[in-house]
Amino acid sequence: MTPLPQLESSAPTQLIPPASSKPPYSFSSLIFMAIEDSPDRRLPVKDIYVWIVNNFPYYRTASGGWRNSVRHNLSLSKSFRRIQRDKSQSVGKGSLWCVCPEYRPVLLEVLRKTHSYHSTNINLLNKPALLEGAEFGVPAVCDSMEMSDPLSHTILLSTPSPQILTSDNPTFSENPPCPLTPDHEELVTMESVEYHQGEVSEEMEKDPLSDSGYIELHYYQSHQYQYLVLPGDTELDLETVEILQLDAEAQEAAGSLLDLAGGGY
DNA sequence: TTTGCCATAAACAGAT
DNA sequence: TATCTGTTTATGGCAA
Repeated sequence: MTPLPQLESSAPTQLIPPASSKPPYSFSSLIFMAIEDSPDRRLPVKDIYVWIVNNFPYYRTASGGWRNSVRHNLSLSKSFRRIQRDKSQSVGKGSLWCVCPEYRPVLLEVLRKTHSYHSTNINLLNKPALLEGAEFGVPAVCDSMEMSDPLSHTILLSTPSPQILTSDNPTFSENPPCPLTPDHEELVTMESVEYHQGEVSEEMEKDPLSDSGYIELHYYQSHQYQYLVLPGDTELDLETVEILQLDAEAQEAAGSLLDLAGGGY
């Protein structure tokens, strides 16, 4: 997996806000970071509040209106999706919220732009991913992609099969599933990707995995989920891998931005 | 000037 | 009943 592209550090002057000033991030970005920083990548709204308060002290003293804005964003933004809690495990009010994978690249790009404009904190460039090496068990219901340690060459990601992403599934709210682009539809098919030798560069032919940072992909299905695994000699799909990389970048950005939060907003 | 995005406020209904 | 959660509408600021 390629390292997180460096957040720009070329700005000559640092624009680090004073402590407890309002963070430059939109509520969508804050919610995105909070959810990405959670173990299961899903949080109830109350925990999103807690995360924001813990990481951005500005909101400790801010009037309560920002909570309304958080809920407003969750409801209005297509980037977030509501999951009904398991009734048997339901504790507290409300649902769980997760990031729609379709919009992860967009959210990540917004984060990166905001970050590159407002900060050049060098620590952000070197911090390992928050979730690096984390093990993922049962995939998050709403996430079509889950990333484990890419070096482990075990399960890379999972995705609910298309039939799971329907309103018939009680796990999901009545909200329609995120629209899937053809790229994402590709993720949920069981077909292998055709590998055209002639279209591969020399470098890729030499060693498609070692130098490029790309990975090999395989699908298999177990129970409700389809999994993408890393056997040793399967096809390489660059479009899909690009999505995986964006997902990894999102996780790294969430972790990196925690450093920023620690810097004293 | 228009458009799009975002923040904020408010009202309301339903759930706990 | 009070509080929390989720949805919706309205408004204003800002930048492209």
